[in-house]
Amino acid sequence: MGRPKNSKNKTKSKHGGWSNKEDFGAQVRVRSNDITVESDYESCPKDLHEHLISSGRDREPGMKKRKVAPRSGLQFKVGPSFDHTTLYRPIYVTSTNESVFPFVHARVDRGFERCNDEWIGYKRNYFTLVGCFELEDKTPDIFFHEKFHILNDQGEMENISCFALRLVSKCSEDDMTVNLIQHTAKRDRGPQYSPPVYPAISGYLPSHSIIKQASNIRNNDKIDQYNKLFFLDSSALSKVSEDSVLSTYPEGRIATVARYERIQFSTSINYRKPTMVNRHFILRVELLGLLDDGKYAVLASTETQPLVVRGRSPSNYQIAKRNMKSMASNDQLKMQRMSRTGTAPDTGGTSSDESHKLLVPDYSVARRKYPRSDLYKPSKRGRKKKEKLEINSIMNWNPSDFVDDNPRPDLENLDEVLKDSALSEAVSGKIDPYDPMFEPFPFQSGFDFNLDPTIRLKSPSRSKSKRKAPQSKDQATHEDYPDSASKTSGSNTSNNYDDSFLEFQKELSMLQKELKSDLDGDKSILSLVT
DNA sequence: TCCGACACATATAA
DNA sequence: CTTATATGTGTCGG
Repeated sequence: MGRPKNSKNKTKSKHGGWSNKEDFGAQVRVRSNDITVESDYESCPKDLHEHLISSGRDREPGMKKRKVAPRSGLQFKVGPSFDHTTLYRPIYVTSTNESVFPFVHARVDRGFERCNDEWIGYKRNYFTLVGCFELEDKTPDIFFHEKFHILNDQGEMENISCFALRLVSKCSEDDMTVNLIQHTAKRDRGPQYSPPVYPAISGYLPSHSIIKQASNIRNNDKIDQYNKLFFLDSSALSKVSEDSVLSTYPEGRIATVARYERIQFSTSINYRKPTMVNRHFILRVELLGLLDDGKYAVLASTETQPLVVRGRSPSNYQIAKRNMKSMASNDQLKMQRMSRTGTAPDTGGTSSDESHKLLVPDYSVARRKYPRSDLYKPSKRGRKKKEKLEINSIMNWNPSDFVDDNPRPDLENLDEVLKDSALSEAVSGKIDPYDPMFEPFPFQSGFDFNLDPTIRLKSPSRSKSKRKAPQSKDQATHEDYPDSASKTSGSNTSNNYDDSFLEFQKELSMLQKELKSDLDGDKSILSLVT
């Protein structure tokens, strides 16, 4: 298959030229009045960033590309915001029957560019996203000594044995589920799988800067440190009461923040319906409640606006080339591409940047409070063929109803964050000693209901010409796992991790198919969502 | 036209 | 400084 190993692409690589921090770093830093740190501009009001970048360049088609290098820190930038939280199922504290309201927070940290009023991503590129949830007016401690339940459509209590966070995507036009795949840092040389469902308790979203800093670290000590931001310290488990939800959580690590790195839209998404010009995708982070007999319910979620995901078509790349050849008749070009700015494939920036004015407020970090009285039904895109929830059990809060409730400082320094009192004692109490009691990888246990059978897990492509083919030392570093956090401390474990991982995935896949069919047959009203 | 592979280039982590 | 990595994207061939 493929072409002969040595067929040599003779790539006459004509990388127009890579953008580099100095290009606009200075201007960007202008905004560094607050918590500042170099990478600050990345999270600055979108249009400012774009304005800085676009105003001084890419006016002319013949200009330099100004693409951002693959490893550039500039690839990290805050993407589309997740504004409000939609509640599907009120949650009750079992001991008091008090209802607690969840907020789901999330932020895209890599992979999307703002273009006018649209967010654009590339199918071939990774995107990074983090999500977490909180229970209004409750600290994470509550998970250590309380149990929770919801009411099903028959009004019966259903105990929640575990909360979990997951990432899903769907097409905004037809409501179809869009598969997502996650790679390891090895990309083609490593396995691919569905984004995991993280058993989780409430947590706080790390700043964009932290997420950037936490990416691609290989130093084990450092990994352990950063993992404290994403997982509950195992030592805290000793404080778990027998009567708490935490006591019924699965073995393995429990997340406080669901971190999804190296995610891509499945390659099969570009199926373009003749009529539809552009399909848009929505990214959504859901808070799940795993119930007692294997069922689960989507308790709440938050999602992005419809996003544009450009496919591999050359029309979405090599813009410079196109500019050159069709410069004369560039009118038509204006139609087929939106002006783009910033990194990645650069369009000629044909349209102006005037409409950059509408600023989407970033609610991703702020904690919000909402009045229960202002509930209303969520607008539904497309029909709800798969609707399994009673309409009246769905409530939604509009972002405008949110009030900033004791916003937390956006700490960007790991030490500061770890020192921050945000996490209650029980949760973050001791952070020093690393407790290697965590399970190595598959901490997602058997809860990945998100796995779609159509996604075939691929084993790392063997062969690989890999010109260097360095069998070097340990190829089984933590990088082999999607979530760099998974392996963490010690263990380092085996070298055939890949194999065990794949084995696990296979089993999981089968198990999930069973569960899925069970649920379908069951017609369980509680298991919602596509 | 779309996609899997492989290749190249280049900022980062260590 | 050097080396190994990670990742956007150019390109070939089916």
